[in-house]
Amino acid sequence: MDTKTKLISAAEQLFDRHGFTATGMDKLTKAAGMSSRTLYKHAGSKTALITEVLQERHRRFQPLIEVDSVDALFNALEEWIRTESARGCLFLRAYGETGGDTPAITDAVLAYKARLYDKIKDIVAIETAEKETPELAEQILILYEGATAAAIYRGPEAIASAHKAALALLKQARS
Amino acid sequence: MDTKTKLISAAEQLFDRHGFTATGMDKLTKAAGMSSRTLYKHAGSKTALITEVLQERHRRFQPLIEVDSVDALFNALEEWIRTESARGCLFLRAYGETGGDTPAITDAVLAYKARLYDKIKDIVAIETAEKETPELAEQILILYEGATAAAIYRGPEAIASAHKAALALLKQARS
DNA sequence: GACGGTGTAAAGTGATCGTTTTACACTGCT
DNA sequence: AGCAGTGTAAAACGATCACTTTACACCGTC
Repeated sequence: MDTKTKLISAAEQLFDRHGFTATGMDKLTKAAGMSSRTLYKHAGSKTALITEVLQERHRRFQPLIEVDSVDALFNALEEWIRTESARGCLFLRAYGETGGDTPAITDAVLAYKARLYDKIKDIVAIETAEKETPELAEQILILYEGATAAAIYRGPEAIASAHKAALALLKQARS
Repeated sequence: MDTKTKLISAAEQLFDRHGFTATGMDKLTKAAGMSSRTLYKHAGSKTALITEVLQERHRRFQPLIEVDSVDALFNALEEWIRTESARGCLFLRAYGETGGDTPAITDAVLAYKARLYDKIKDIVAIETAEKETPELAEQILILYEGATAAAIYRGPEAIASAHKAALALLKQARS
């Protein structure tokens, strides 16, 4: 594993586990096993590092939403939550910690969310046979978002509940 | 307005706007219009201040969930989001920033969420005429949570979508 | 065999963190 | 008149923040 990959994956873990602001650069260098000089050569700044962590997260998460059914969408989310973490959406957490005041971070967050909504619109369009259903798509998005949040304190079963609700809404829309 | 009230409401605003860790005590003293000595006499520590802010938020939010229909629940949420903020759930943000490592904060967060879920269970029990419906209650909770999160980037319309979805699920459960 | 590239360890930058301290002023009770 | 309570302003605490610097070692390439 090369230096930059090691850095970003270590940073992703620490940010997710302890928060962005609360994670200092010394903890980062120790966790990534490199000197601060090397860290700064690769990352540039803490803001840039956070941005890259979010972009990497986006890249890694992307395949999970590249599906063609609501059923598969929630199956993938459940798998992610079970194996990765149930600490809430890392993008929204970054946005909250920075108050939306850091453009690079805000951009990365909004880009991810826009992509997510677009993909859900595509999926819903397939499932409802091309009907114009922006509201249904938003409702599926909300269930997706809510499941991620609720899983923090109610565990992975929250995803299963959201899953069923999404299928119920879809079924009702088709009739 | 007495000193402590002034302090807590100033702190709530700053924490909500800029995040907990990113908000320093100097900004707090300035915003609350008091010396750091007075601040510490009333708050004790930053952790204690955060805890009190969350408890005050809980107290202030409580009336909004003291309703007896799903319809009223989402109307109240929409009103809150429109007037107060759309920066996500302050409780979950506090939990995320501290990594769940600060017991007093974690307790305040979990207490609020437990209360919310219990209340939704009550409401759903009323609406479905005493049926045992823990899963429906969890789905309403997830819509509530998801609406709060999605409103950050999709605006108050997200609440309206969640509102409709909740009513649809309820209607289906009754039939 | 000199070289640029990439890495290390470790000290040092000034700023800011949460918190405490010192010294003083105003207020309302007794 | 005296005193406890509550407030102020401002300096100082050591720790930690993000970040830079200095000095040195290993590497494959020309």
